[in-house]
Amino acid sequence: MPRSAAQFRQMRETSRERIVDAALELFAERGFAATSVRQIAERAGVSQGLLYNYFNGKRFLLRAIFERSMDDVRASFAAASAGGTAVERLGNLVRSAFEIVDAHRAFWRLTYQLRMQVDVMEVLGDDLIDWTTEVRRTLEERMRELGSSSPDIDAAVLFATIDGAAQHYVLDPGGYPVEDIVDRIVARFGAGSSPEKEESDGSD
Amino acid sequence: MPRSAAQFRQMRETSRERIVDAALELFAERGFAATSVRQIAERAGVSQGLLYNYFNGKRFLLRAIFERSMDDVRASFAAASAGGTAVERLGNLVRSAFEIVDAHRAFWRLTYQLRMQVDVMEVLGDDLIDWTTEVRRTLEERMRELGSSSPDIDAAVLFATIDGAAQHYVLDPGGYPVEDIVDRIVARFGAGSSPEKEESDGSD
Amino acid sequence: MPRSAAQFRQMRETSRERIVDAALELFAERGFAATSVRQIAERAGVSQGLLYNYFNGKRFLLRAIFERSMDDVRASFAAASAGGTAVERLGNLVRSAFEIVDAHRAFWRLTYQLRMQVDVMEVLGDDLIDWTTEVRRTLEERMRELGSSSPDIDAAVLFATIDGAAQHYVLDPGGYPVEDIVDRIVARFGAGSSPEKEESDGSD
Amino acid sequence: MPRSAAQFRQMRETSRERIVDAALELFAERGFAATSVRQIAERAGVSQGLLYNYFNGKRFLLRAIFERSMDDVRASFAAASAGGTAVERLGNLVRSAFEIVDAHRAFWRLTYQLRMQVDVMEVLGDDLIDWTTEVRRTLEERMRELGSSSPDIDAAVLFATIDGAAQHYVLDPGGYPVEDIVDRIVARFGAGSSPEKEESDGSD
DNA sequence: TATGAATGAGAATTCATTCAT
DNA sequence: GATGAATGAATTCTCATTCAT
Repeated sequence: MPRSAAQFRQMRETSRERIVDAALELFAERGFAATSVRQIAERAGVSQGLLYNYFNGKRFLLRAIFERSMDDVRASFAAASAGGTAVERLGNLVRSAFEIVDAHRAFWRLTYQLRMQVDVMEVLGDDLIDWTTEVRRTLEERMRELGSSSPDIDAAVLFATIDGAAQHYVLDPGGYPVEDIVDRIVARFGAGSSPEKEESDGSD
Repeated sequence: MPRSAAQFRQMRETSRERIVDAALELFAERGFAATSVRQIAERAGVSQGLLYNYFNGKRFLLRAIFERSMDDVRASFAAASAGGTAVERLGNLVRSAFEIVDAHRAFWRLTYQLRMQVDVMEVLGDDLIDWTTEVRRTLEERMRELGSSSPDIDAAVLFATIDGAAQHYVLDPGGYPVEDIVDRIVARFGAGSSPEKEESDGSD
Repeated sequence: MPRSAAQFRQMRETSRERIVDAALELFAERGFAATSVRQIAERAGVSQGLLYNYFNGKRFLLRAIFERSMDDVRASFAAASAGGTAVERLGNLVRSAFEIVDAHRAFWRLTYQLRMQVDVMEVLGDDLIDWTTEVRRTLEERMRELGSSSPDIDAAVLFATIDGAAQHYVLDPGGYPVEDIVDRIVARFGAGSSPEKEESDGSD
Repeated sequence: MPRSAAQFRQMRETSRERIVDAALELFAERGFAATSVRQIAERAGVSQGLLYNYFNGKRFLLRAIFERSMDDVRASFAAASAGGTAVERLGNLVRSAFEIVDAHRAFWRLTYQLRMQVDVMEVLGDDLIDWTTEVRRTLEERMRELGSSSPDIDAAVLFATIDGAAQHYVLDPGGYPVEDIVDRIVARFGAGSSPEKEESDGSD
């Protein structure tokens, strides 16, 4: 009698998972093109052949990585929207960004590489792009709540800040003063925003 | 019959230049590992063999790219430090960042990919790292001038902002509202920095 | 609970049969080497593993195909020898050749490929060769009956004709005018045959 | 100074030729799918890599083989049309068929395999098909000259004969009595063709 | 009997690099 | 200085076959 369907499913899932994990690590460390299927199989502890039982090649492995991680990212991001005052909501948002990066460091390391490579981006679906759009929209909403006179530009700047900080964090997780940075970002972007109004005497 | 020494030097320069240009473009577009020497030679309009007359291989080509571009970048950056008031100096700095990106778009696209790949970074010298350190120091200086109560953190946030914005600009040069973004960055970071005291007199 | 022996035998037969059928079809269509075991199992609707319960590998599957089909072919061919006059017997023979091809189209398609490949022919037994020899002998007998002055050469030519026509029929079953062809072959080979005597007494 | 263009062309031609020769031999012996690129390179005495400088893969190698051989075949065939009486012309045609086979044994061995494999035939152009059509037309013409009452059927039978005989010759070049066979074919097909009318008005 | 996950050897193909001229 | 043919190692991928259940 053959193994039960459940047993087979279990085996499949385990192997698949190991492969995706290994691939993500290696892609993040050395880059997608520089990582060989052999290396992936080796790190996953399976044969090269098996890898092709699950994925139709390296490109599809990349897709699998993105699908899996994006689901997680989306969920984490959605959870961050709750909160009390506008400033608190901003704080939650910024903090959650770092938490997301923390939970998916390799994924982001990989993303930051790949988003610069047009042809690779085409392989990926629109998941990442869609999510980015959503983030921008959310940030704009926050800035509007905070009374920004040009919430789109403010959102773009805030997005740049978060994006840049996340990368610096990824590049040096140990030394990065996340808490201080978060506070400072909130301080800089939570304060009044309309250059004309607000700071009557302003910065000039 | 024999060409003059000057002629030879000229030929060398031309060929070398074309090769470096082609390599930079391709590396930026598709990534370092995904670009073949053949493609580079083809785009440069030279034979593959010739490439090895000038460079000891792909890796050295990468080094050459960085050396050439970093010189330029350093020069541009140094020129930005001049200016009048502290806020103006900040504005110059931020503006110059976008100018540098504009002048070296492919280089930055490449840099943003590679800085995530530890092993490749080792091939490059410390040029990039040194320059980054210098930028951070300069930013900290600006923030101190502007009366920041914690200039190191403020500098880190500002650096993140510039870094992030530069990437967004690289990714979508046409649609990015550089001017507005610059103004807004200056507005956000040029204003008083101690959250408690607001901008009563400045930074302390 | 346990299935009866008869049931088991029945299952075996069914599965075996399906596998051989699938293999024959695929080998004929794409060639032996170009067909993968996976494809065979898929078309047969069984697992790859099962295939190895019945056959010790691809090569043995090929053997099984030949054994099965050759039995049939031999039987059909033997039945064709009956008949009335010499010309009628010739007609029966030629006609039966097309009938055999009709009943085993895939098998012949495969045979025509493989007989050109020395190494594969070694895998097969001498079944095919023996049968060919028998056919040649039978044809020679017919030609002798018909008064050929050199029945061996006439048999060789007739064999070539039948062999060639059978292939053309296999290649284009729909458009091939089998009946007309048979009649014409009989007309051409049923007539007097001795070159010296020419058709002194005509073609009958 | 680089090698001269002529030198390069010479090198290219030599290597290409060796590769095509080796491939043809191996494909003919073992079949297209069963022959590995490694084997081809080995027999040609070049590296595997070089093979890909000249051909975009095995399939294109096959194309090259067909293009080269078909040219030759066409030329040989065209030369056979000359001659005196209708019967002599028939004899020339049949004889030339064996000569063509003789000069391109491996090619025909390969062709006889591949024409049974639909998918491979698609890779090849229409060269072979076109040539076959032409041959059929020529044969029909000969049969018409010879007074056949149904030259299309007679041509089909004659074509089958030649095709079959050519294969038998390819399969056993040493033992095949080509001359006798040719004579006999001419005897069988050169004689009067209308069964009803006998050769009353004959072949003129 | 039957399954399908798993493997290792080998297939096709690409690529950085060398070299004779 | 420049060419491009040539190579060998490595890469992606396929496949016949095994095996635990």
